[in-house]
Amino acid sequence: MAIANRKERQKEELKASILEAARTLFIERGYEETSIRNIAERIEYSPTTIYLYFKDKDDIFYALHREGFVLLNQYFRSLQEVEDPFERLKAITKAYIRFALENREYYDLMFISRSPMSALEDSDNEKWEEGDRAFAALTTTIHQCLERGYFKGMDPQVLSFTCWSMVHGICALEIRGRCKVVPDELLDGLSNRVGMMIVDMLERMHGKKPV
Amino acid sequence: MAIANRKERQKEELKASILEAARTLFIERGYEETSIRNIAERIEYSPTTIYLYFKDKDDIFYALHREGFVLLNQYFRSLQEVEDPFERLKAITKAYIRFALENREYYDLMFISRSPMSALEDSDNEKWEEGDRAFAALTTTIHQCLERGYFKGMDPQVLSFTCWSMVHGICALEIRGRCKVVPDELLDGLSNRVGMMIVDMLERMHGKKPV
DNA sequence: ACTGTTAAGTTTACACCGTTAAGTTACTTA
DNA sequence: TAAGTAACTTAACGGTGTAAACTTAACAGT
Repeated sequence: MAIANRKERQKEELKASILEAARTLFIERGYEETSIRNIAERIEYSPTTIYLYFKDKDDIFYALHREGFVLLNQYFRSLQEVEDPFERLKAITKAYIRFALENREYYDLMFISRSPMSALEDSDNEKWEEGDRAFAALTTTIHQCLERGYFKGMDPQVLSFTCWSMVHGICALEIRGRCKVVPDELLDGLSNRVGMMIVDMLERMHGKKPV
Repeated sequence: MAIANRKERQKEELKASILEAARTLFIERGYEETSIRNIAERIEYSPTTIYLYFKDKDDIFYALHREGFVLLNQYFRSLQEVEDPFERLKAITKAYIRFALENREYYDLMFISRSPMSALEDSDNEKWEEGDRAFAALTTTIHQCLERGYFKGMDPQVLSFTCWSMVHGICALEIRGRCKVVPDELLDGLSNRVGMMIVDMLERMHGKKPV
C-alpha cells in the first residue's frame, strides 16, 4: 500500500517537473521554440517518457493555458471590491493590459496562439472553470453598468465581447510586434496610453455619470 | 542579347510561379501548413531550387505579406470619396473588418502571425509603401475628424492606434477562434455586430455632430 | 569547332521536430 | 525464487527548413 502511494507520488512529481520545465522554457522562448526534446533534456529523461504523462505537445500547453487563466484571475481578484461597476470596468481594462504585458507568453498562448485550442475543444463541456470566471468578471460588471444606466440600449453580451476585443487589440498588436509602425518616440508605453484612451472613450460615451 | 532577355523572363516567370504556388497553398492551409517542399512539389521543381529565388521561407511569405496590404488598400480605395471624415472613419472600420473576414489567412499573416516580421525589420527603411498607405488612410481621416471638432483633446496618433487596436481585437479573436466562448446563438455574425457597436460607441462619444 | 566558364537545377546531407513501436530494465508480488 | 508488470529508453518514421556539393546544359572566346 505504502509502496503504491510512493509510486503515485513519484508519478505526480515527475508530471509536475515536466510541467515546470515546459513552463520555464515556454516563458523564456515561447511555444514554438519549446520542443518536447528540450523539455526532456532539461529534466534528464528521454523524450518519449513525456508521452507517458501527456497525450501530446498540445496537452502540455493546454495545462499551461489553464495556468494562465488562474494567473489572470489573480489580477482580477482585488477588483471585485470596487463597488461602482463603471469604475470596476475601467480597472478591469487596466488590469487586463497589465496582465498581458507582464505575462506575454501566457497571453499569447491564451488568446493569440493557435495551439492548444483543439485540446480545449476536445475537453469540450468539461467545465473550464477559470476561463469562465475571467469572462464572468467582465460580463457581470457590464450587466451592473447597464443596470445603473450606463451604455443605454446596448446588448450586454455583445458589449462584453466588444470591450474584450478592444483591449485584446492593443495587447495582440503589442505582443506580436505590430506597434513598430508607429514613430519611435510614441512607442514607449504606447499600449498603456491606448488603454487609457479606451477608458477615456468609455467615459466620454456618457457626458456625465448617469443616474 | 535576345537570349539574355528570354532567360531573364523565364527567371521571373519561375519566381512568379513559386509565389503563385505559395499563395494557393497558403490561402487554403495557412502559413505553417505550407512547406517549401509542398511548394516545390506543386511547381515540379526540387525544393532547393526555391532558394535560388527566395532567401528563405520568410522571404516568400514576406512577398505575400506585401500582397495583403495591396489588397487591403483596394478595400479602402473607394472610401476616400466619402467626404465627411467621421463617416469615412466608420466606413474604414467596416471595410477593415470585411477585409479580415474575407481574407483570413492574409490578415493572419499581416497582423497576427509572427512570421515574416523579421523580414520586414531587415528591409528596414526600404520604403514599405503599401503598409504606410493603409495606415495613412486611417491617420489622415482621424486628423480631419479632429479638425472638425470630433475627439476633442485627444492625441491624433494615439487615437489612430487605438482605433486600429479596437478593430484588430475582434478580427484577431475571430480568426484565432476565440469567439467560441460566447453562447452559440450569439456567435453568428458576432464580429460584424461588434464592428457596429464600435461605430456606435464612436458616435456616442459626441452626443450630437460637433461644429 | 573546340574548350573553359558560368548559370540553373538537383542530390545529398544536416540538424532539428512530434510521435509511435518495440525493447529493456528494475521492482514487486505470488 | 520466478513471473509479471510498470517505468523508461532506444530506434525509427516521416516530416521540417536549409546548406554544400555535384551535375548538366548552355554560352562565349579563341
